[in-house]
Order: sequence, then C-alpha cells, then structure tokens
Amino acid sequence: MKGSSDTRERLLEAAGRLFGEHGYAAVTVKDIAHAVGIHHASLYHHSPGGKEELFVEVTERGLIRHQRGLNAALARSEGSLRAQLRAIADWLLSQAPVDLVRMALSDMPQINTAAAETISNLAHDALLLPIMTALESGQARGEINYPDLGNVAGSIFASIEALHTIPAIYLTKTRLEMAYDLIDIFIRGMQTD
Amino acid sequence: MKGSSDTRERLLEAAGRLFGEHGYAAVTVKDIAHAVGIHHASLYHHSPGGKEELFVEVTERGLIRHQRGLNAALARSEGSLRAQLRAIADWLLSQAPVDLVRMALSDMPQINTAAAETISNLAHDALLLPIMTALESGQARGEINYPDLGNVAGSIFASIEALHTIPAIYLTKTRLEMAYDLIDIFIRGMQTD
DNA sequence: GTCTATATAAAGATAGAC
DNA sequence: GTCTATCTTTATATAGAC
Repeated sequence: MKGSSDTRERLLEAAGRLFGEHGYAAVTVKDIAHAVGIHHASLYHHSPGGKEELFVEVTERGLIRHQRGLNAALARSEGSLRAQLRAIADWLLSQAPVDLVRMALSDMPQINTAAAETISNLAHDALLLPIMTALESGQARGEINYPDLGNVAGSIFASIEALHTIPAIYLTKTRLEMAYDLIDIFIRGMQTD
Repeated sequence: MKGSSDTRERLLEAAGRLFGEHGYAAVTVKDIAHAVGIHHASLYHHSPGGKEELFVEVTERGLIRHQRGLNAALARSEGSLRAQLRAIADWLLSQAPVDLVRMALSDMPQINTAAAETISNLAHDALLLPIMTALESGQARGEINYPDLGNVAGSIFASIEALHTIPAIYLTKTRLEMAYDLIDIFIRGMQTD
C-alpha cells in the first residue's frame, strides 16, 4: 500500500461520489473532508492540488473504473447482443449515475482545458465505445441491421442512465427490469429487415 | 408592458440560459448581470429575491414554455405517432438542452424544498407527459403495442436531449435527422406484435 | 496526520449617491 | 435604474502548532 494512505483513499472515494452526484461547482472541499470525518484543512495534506486536482483525479479514476467494468461485462457475455447489453446495464445500474450532459456543459468549462479534453475523450472511450463494440458485434452476427450505429450508442447510454433518477415511489418494476425492456426495444428497433 | 421592464426581461432571459446550460451552482449573479451589461448590484433592483428566486422563476418559466411548445407540437401533428414524436423532437432540438439528471441531483438539493418539489413536478408534467400522451394515442390507434409506456417516455426524452451534446465535429448528419432515426427505432421497438 | 488560526478571494446581498 | 462602496458569508488555500 505504498504512498496511498487509508485516509487518502477514503477521501478519493468520497470526492468521487460527491462530485459524481452533484457536480464540480456544487461540492466544496469542506463537504468532502466532512464526509470522511476530517477537517477540511487536513484534506490538503492528502491532496495538495486542492479541489480541481482532486476532481480531475477521481473523475478519471471513475471513468477508468467504468471502462474496466464495462469491458468485463462485455467479456463475460459474448455471443449475443442482448446478453451484452444486459451485462452493460447490470454494470451501469450497479454504479452511481453518470451525467454526461452535466459533465460536458457544467463541469468541464470550470476546469483547465487540457484536463477537460482528457476527461472528455476518456468518457467517450470508457462509456460509449463498449456499447458501440457490442452493437457492432451484434451487427456482424446479423442480430441487428442498422446503419449509423454510432448514433445509437449514446442514446442507449442516456436511456439507461435516466433510469437512475426515477423516484423509487414511481417504480412499478426494478430499474434493471426497465433497462432490459429498453434494450429489447432498441434491439427490435434496429432490426430493419 | 406594466412592471416588467425591458432590462428585467433581458435579465430573466440571460438567467434562464445560463442556469439551464451550467446549472445553479456554476452560475453567479455576476455572470448574469454581466451578460446583460449591468453591474451585479443592479440585478437586485429587478430581482430583489436574489439568485435563488431568480433561478426558481426562470426555471419554472422555462418549463412552462416547454409545456406550451410541446403541447403545440402535439396539436399540429395529430394523426400519427411518428409525426407527433418528430414534432416533439423538432421542438426540443430547437431549444436549449434540458438536463433532467442535473436538475434532480444537483440543482434541486440546493434550493428550498418547496420550490424544488414544484419544479420537479412541473418538469414531469411539462416534459414527460406530452411524450406519454403521444405514446398512448399511438397505442390507441394500434401503431404500437407495448405495456409500460411510462417507462419509455423518459427514455425517449433522454435520448433526444443527449443529441445536444454531440460535438459538431462528430456529426455525420443533423441532430434532427438523428432524432428521427431514433424515433423510428423506438416505434419499431414498441411494435411487439 | 490532524488540528487551529489565518489569509485571500469570491460570492451573495444591501445602502445610498447619482 | 444604475452605479460605487460596503458588508457578510462562504470557499479555497496556507502556516504552523501539536
């Protein structure tokens, strides 16, 4: 466990959770420090770069985590598009919501442009490419027949993530069941034969 | 034009645009005042309630605007589900992006709970109900055959809004053409016969 | 490694001159 | 109706004691 102390790790976890849920501007370093039970001044001992560096670090970490999770989901569900998209939904709904719109329009303009560019590219590679890969495999196997698959990946991602925000009171079935329903709609909809 | 001076109107317009794009926390009263070319102290003359009241006012206004726009879209496209959903996409893509996830997870927790509740309900009624109405009409006409339509309305909304964030460089066709493609996918996908 | 104290800056807001 | 000046609060960040 080299330089990464336990407290630092808990700080990164809390920062990732809070930034992910509320966005860069709405979270203060005080919120983050308080979440792990230390004074906010102590935070700078573990993360000397302060708020912005913390945000960049945990956001990149979170995206890489998703990249691994989604690629693992793909790997263990090879053979059918439906199984692959369900595995992707399993993963995404087991994790905290990811709001790509907020990241693009609200968070990114508030950090340095170089980091923003890195994160934007990583978000695309980590979240959208796996869905794209699944769609192309399915297309190659003849399960769907659709031009312009790139268009659809973002839509599937947004559809699944939107399920996160449905208040529990309105749920007639689980979010995962809803996601599976949506996946069937997308697959059927891309069968243009 | 009674009490609503021209400057006040321009302030509301700027506030609506900035809050809508970047969210409550990321926009300062200085940003808003600067956008209309006045000192931020002057803003309080037109909007004595300050930032929070301004946010609530323009957000409700924007949602009511969408409610009118979407219901008008429905009214002028009666007869076919595809035409109605296309009219909805026409409207949504002609307007600034609406990030319901950010509103729910980031903006609402930062304002008083009563206003947050009002806005949340209004967002549902203004944005999701029109889509729901179109789907139910289409179902009644036999154009689609799908249980659990409530599930799908949010997904269609999220899918269309996600198009807003595709960088212009990646566009192989217009966002509206992409939206029409997605609508066909959804309609075909909801034909379970 | 954590705290208290403090510095600095930014943001929301008000008072009062013009 | 707009400005300057000011106040208050909050936020980011640093210094230094423990």
